[in-house]
Amino acid sequence: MKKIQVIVAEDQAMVLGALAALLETEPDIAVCARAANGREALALVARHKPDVLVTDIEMPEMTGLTLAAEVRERHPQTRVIILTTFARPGYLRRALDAGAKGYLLKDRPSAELAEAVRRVYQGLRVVDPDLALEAWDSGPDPLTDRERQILWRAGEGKSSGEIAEELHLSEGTIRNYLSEAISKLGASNRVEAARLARARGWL
Amino acid sequence: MKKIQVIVAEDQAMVLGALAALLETEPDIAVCARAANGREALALVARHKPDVLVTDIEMPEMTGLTLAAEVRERHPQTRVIILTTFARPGYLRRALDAGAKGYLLKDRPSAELAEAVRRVYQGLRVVDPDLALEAWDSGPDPLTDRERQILWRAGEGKSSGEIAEELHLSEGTIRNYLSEAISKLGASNRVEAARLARARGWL
DNA sequence: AATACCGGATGACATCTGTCACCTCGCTTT
DNA sequence: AAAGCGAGGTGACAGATGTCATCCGGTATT
Repeated sequence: MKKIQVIVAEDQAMVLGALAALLETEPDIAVCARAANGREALALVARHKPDVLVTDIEMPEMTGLTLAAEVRERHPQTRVIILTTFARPGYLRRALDAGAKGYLLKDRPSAELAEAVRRVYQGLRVVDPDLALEAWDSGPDPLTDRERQILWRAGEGKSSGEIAEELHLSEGTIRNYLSEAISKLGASNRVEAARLARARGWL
Repeated sequence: MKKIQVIVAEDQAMVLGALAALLETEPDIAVCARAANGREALALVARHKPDVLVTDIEMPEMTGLTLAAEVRERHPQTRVIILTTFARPGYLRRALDAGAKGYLLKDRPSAELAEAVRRVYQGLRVVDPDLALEAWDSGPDPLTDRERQILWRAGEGKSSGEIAEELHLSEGTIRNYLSEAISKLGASNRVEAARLARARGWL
């Protein structure tokens, strides 16, 4: 009997080790490699051709979402499960667009991880139902690229003038984009707008 | 031979299960209970009287820092290790004030967890050296309680007027406190000030 | 009783933000 | 060629924000 071969990618080393230990307790699952970031994960997938890749989203070098897209492109026999803290509709949508087969939250019981690995290995999809619902009715990302760039910087505390300089635009234009983003998000100022966008995974 | 009895507290169920699995792989350590929040952890410590409590900081019901203080007060035979994502000097300082014997970051290798448990069990302290240094020279929290309250709300995107109403103060006073906080932190506006304070664990 | 101190309030001023109507220029579409 | 569109810019205005000097009323200090 051969075990399901899994690679785990996660930037917090302690959590990475712990997740691997968790999966190793299952008799039908083997962790054949561990990655601390997206780039490393991609290389390890190429080398080991695992059945399943379990990956976090927010990682240095390469985000879990682009990693998922790369893996689908270059190693379609490996199925991807996104495992993240963030119940953000925007993340879920992007994950599915990137070809991920599973989207699992870190606040679910730990037993669900092994179960998800098995399901996905069998060709099924695994998506948190509450989150899927929320993703559905919170609609798609309404922001344009410019708005996103600008809102991001505003959320860091930069002034309109600073942002203008950084992006080689006029200050008035920055204010226009921010105004537009604020109204799209139903916020009452740039800070709240940035918060809302972050919470939905649009930033 | 009796194993070191450990309780783990962590609000992300998946991570909780994984950490427990990790510790269970050690022959000399046993996880006798798991808690999903601070209040639960305190109750379980009372019931099991473990040797060591490993706890996250940011948890619902009761934060890991107040939990540490409670445990020192009521169950001094249990030593506390704080295990967190955040390399924030302010957190470290508060953790040590609360009587924690260890402060470990989630991006350290997973092997260090078991090692820290053993060390602390033997009565030693375990503190990340880089972080300790940083805590030293970033100085103590310069903010007053009022400033903290107000800066917190400002960071959520509330306007001076809203904050004033919420705290039953005048709007001018709010602006004065914010101005003071901004200058103490060397920021150039409320948003940046809130970011800096958060990053240092002062918020 | 005089002093100092502290939390809070005022008022004035300069600057930054948010909004809106309108303009320009380059690129599709037909 | 004409119309339409989209990214970016301008100008004006109201309101929010940041700064400062100053004031007020308790509460310790001495």
